[in-house]
Amino acid sequence: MKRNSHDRAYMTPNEVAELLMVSPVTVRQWAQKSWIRAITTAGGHRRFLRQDVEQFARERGMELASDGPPRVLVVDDNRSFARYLADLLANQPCPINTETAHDGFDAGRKVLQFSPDIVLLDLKMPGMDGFSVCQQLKEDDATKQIRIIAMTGYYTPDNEARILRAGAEACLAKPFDKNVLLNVMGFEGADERDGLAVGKELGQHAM
Amino acid sequence: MKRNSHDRAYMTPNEVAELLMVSPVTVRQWAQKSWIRAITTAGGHRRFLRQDVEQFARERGMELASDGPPRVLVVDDNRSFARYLADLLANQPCPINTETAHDGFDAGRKVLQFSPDIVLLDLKMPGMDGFSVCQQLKEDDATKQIRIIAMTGYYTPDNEARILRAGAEACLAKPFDKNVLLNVMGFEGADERDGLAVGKELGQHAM
DNA sequence: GAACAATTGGGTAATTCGGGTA
DNA sequence: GTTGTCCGAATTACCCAATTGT
Repeated sequence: MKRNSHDRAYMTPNEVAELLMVSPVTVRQWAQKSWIRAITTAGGHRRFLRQDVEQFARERGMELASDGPPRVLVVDDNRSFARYLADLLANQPCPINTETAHDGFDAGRKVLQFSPDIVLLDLKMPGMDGFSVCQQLKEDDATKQIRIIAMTGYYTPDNEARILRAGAEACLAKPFDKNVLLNVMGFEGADERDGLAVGKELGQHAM
Repeated sequence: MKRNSHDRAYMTPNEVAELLMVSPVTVRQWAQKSWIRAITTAGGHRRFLRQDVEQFARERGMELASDGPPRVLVVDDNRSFARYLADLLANQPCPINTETAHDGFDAGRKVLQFSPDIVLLDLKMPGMDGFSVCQQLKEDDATKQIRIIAMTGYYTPDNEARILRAGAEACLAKPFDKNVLLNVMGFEGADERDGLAVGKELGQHAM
């Protein structure tokens, strides 16, 4: 699998150009004028740190796609479980925008229209190969930066290895504790209000 | 080869002007008045997202200029058949851009990324309900203008009625004559070079 | 290490852009 | 409401040699 900018701490000129909606030539000019901080390799090529790019964008009044509350797309053909997860996230103390998709076509559409930061992806949906979906997301420049968290009711170490290789960052076996999910997503420490009956809530929706 | 707006996530002012059939100056005015959403580069130039442009056009009831040759998306899990159809269309005397999708997720993605004028939609794909897909396409303002031509290996008058009700403009029973397809699509009278063995060619790919 | 494709940097020229004004 | 034009500035195209990744 091809490595993308989100596996690394740095970005290449082309990646920066695409992110800032400008040609690679322009990025060079900016770097030459020291508008944007760059590191040079031994051979003279430039590499950019993600934080420098973001700071540059903010200073110049550019709004990056990562503005606003994080967006999470829940993909699961089990509608009640998908709705449950979406509501759980939407009701966190920190604001989170959520959407749900229940089939492959809907998922493909919403990945682009909703532009999620994270996709919660059920691996076992009728006619939809979660591994293939994950791979497609990671192969496309427009979506490869999306974080993917897989969920499966048929967990095996082999499946986990496969989906991680396809680009997912975690594989949760259903049923899972909701705090585990929040933790994996990076929203830990949230929602202290009803810290109990966790497993039960999820259990009744688990497949 | 010069990069087209379809290769990028963003559009330049000139591209927007051409798409909306007005002068670049006018696009500037619209952007200044915030009629159309724009993002500014570090140097102060404007960039537009395709979806923002399309939304703007819809709100004002504007027609979009046809952007180059017509685009056709072939959706069929039978890869060789999808490829055959795509090649058939791509090799017409009049230029046609084609893409293929082999599962629901891919289809949903490419409907938005490729912005086809026509979708050739197989009704019977594993886990993908062609009727539902058709309905979703017609319910979304961003895609409802896409022409849908259904294809099925299990033709029944009832299925045809259903898919037509869902918004498709035709339902072809596989195998079908390629000239019938071209005719339905509106590309009739094309490709006179190999007018024979039509049924055979299609027959060997039919499901 | 060698071969190969893709990316990059730097230069100049050409194009496009924004804002003001007509 | 839209377009033409001018100007300084920003962005891009094109060149080729060098670097990088596989």
